[in-house]
Amino acid sequence: MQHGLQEIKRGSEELLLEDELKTKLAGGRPLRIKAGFDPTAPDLHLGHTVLLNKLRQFQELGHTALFLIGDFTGMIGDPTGKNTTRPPLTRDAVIENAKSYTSQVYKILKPEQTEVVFNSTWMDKFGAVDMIRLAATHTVARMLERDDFHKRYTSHQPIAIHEFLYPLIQGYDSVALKADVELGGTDQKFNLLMGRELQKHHGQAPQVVITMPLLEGLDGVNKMSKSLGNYIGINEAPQEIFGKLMSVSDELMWRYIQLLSFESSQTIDNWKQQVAMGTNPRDIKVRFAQEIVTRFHDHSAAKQALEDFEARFQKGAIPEEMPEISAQSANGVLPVPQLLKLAGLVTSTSDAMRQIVGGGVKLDGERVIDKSMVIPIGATVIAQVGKRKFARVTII
RNA sequence: GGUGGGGUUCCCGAGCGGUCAAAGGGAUCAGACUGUAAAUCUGACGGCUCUGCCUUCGAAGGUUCGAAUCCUUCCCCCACCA
Repeated sequence: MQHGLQEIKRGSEELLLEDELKTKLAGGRPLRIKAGFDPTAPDLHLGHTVLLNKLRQFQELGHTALFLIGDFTGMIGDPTGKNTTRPPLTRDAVIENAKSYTSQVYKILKPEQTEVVFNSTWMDKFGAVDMIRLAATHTVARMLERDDFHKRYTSHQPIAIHEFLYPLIQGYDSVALKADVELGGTDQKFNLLMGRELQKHHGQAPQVVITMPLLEGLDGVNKMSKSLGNYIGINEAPQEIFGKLMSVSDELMWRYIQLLSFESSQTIDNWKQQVAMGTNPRDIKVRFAQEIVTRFHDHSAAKQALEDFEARFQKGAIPEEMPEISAQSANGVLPVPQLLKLAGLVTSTSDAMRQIVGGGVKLDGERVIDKSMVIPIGATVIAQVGKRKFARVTII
């Protein structure tokens, strides 16, 4: 029991209230552990796994994970400043996304101890009267305590009324689910606490709130998110995951290790000592990257990724696998800029021109200098832009 | 409803009749250096059939040889007053 509590606290930012959790754990029954997810982006990345790992940990201890898909709240969009009301997803789209979610989530969670739930299930039956009653439970002043509302309000940024409903509905979800514990990122604290208040309001024992640190994205500044493009998706190819992890800065690497590695604290401390004594941080990074690739693929994929990585970047080899593309020529020839665009290596021919002038384009390993260079029909070339983007292109 | 301020390229933000595809910063991309690190330096950063052409400065009209810059109407945001 004591051991369980220690495990639960590991890596978490904050646990409210610890005594309540002790009581709940002591009750001996499987607890209902809630975590909410956005219905729109079923493309999980390492940032999500910080939370999922914690859920998994609860499952290891015998508890039930409530994987909540916020298909109703998705209409509002969590108030992060981009306050547009989104059109509701169709039922089919929601179901489709949910499938995609579970296929990814079960790489971490145990399916038999997971309940996938949708908040539209109860919110669709919620009438205007219910909504007004819900809204009446809290004041505007209370809402403005929320950090981002406060910031936006004081900096004269707009806040739409419906955004206030988001925390309320998320809180109400806890009532509907009779959640014992809710997990969320540190940015969710306000919403999570809202659940406690509403549960009390409905005569339930308030949920314990556990916040997890937010994982920074590859830029090391913003939190990892798909929309910022600074993420590592768990469905990405081994080479991609490995490569992206290797490109992380040394500083950020420790943060990633702390939040993502399953190695013991002693091992991690040991690594830090080694680096302090002169070990190349790259070697630790390799080891950590291997762990992560193994987690989402397998050991041999991790090994292969390392080999590819060394061949490609330390010896400058061209990767074995790359997209195969056929490009339509005009008059028996195809200018290189168009070729690059058709191959999807650049966003526009203008971009291609720039890359050529900037020295970033190679064909079959040879740097292209002449931006008006053409490739004859029938030829197959390996086109490369920068260090990472490759395609094998056949001119037809 | 009234008064004032404002909407500029991915973001922030200058420009306020020609020299504007639009300063500066950030992000991004490429090159150099490396450990594909980071930091740094260099260049690019609307599109195209690219020494030129085309489309952008909330929207639509108008004035002008010429408009992001002036006028009209409309839409949206913020503050204060009610």
